[in-house]
Amino acid sequence: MDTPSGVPTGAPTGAPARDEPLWRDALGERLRCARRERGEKLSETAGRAGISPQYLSEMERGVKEPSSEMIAAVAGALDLSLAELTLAVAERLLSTQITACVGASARAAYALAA
Amino acid sequence: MDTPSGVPTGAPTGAPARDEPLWRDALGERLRCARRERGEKLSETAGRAGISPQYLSEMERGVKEPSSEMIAAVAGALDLSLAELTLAVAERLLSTQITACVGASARAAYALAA
DNA sequence: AAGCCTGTTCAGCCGTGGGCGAAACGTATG
DNA sequence: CATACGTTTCGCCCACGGCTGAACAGGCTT
Repeated sequence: MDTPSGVPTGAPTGAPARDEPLWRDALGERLRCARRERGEKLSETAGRAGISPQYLSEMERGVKEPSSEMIAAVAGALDLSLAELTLAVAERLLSTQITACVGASARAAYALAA
Repeated sequence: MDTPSGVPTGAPTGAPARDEPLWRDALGERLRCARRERGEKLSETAGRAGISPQYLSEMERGVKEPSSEMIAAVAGALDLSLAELTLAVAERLLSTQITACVGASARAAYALAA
């Protein structure tokens, strides 16, 4: 995967750049949250998902871009459907958006949550 | 990206496989829907997003797994935040989940929507 | 019939990165 | 010091992301 040369800083449209995380960051954060809620270790969830713990760690930290099959596998291991997972991601994104109007406070809130 | 050998047909967990589309399919469908709601052509949206129309077509059809930056670029071109986009995807997935209890009817409903 | 135009999909390609296993790191305990 | 455990980092191979050019399908005009 390549970062499009016209996109590194945001949408190349006339619209102002939206200050929100990338999909992989938002997704990973939610996955880690779900895993911790269950009191599980990387190795447990990853084992059930059929992937390596190392890779799950990278997914959770938004370091790697997981395939759709990987997302489904990890969601399944956490007893979540894709619908439930994406809804949880969306809700989290929306909650950080509300505070985004405050600017610097949004960044602080996001940093604290990470 | 590799398909994990233990995952091709669904979660390798003890949980029953959930009958729902993959992320890239659900996302692509929503992107195409948004573009069509705006009455735009592939070339228009793709141009604003800074990507090729051919690739946007592939994204919309779930043929390729777009990077998070690509998702952000296309969302921006459609005047959507990632939050709005993932929420729309989630809502759609949830609505098809409700009918999933009917089994074959869910598949028919999904095929018609595609 | 032909030609032209438009919108979309298909095919081929190259460089990048997904997902892995091994190693390293950080923390806790004796 | 040692050991154990959970997590992160590193190095690697090859599948695929994103591209360009070609092909396809539909509509319109002469």
